[in-house]
Amino acid sequence: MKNQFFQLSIATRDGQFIARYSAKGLAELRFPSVGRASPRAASRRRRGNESHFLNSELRTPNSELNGDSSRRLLQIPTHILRWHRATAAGLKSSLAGRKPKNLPPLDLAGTEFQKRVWNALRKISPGQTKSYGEVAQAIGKPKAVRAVGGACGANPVPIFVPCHRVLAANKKLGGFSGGLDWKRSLLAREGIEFNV
DNA sequence: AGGCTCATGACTC
DNA sequence: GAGTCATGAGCCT
Repeated sequence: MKNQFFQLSIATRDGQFIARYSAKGLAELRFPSVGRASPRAASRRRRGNESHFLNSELRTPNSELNGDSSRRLLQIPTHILRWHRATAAGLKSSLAGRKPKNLPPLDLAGTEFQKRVWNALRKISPGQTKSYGEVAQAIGKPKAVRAVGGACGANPVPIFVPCHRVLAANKKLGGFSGGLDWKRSLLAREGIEFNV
């Protein structure tokens, strides 16, 4: 039984996030679905692999780990639960504009290029920003500015891999896979100024 | 300030 | 291969 994933939800003041775990770590973090997810992202997910998803039934509105095990459909390995606690705590720190500590391992699936970009993003600390061009420089491909934007958009674990801290050269917003409202909000929580 | 154009790397179909 | 970008710089008006 390989390629098994566990999905668990995290209730926050900003809505219910969904965390997806592979055997290696946190593989995906999804923003609260305000409605339909973008069709593009959805099809990318579908194409991804044939793994089957094991959804745990989590219903308790205000706890990130459901205590009500009677509704649980499957056994969640303890290491996943441990990661999930770290994710939930880290997420809440991040949403408050603080640096998370003790994040779970991240299992970022992507091309070599994308992983280099995501790695560079993780070095941008809260309150700091870089431009797409500066990220391109940081990974040694100064001309790959647009490709950096593409890699940001493909980031499976937003917030922990802080693509919201990447602004356009003029300090304007650029884009954001989770919607520009989220980007604005996340930047504001870290006290980051940007141009309209 | 806004608009247009082009170079550009990576990715998708 | 053409088309698509979460860019950037340059050059207009």
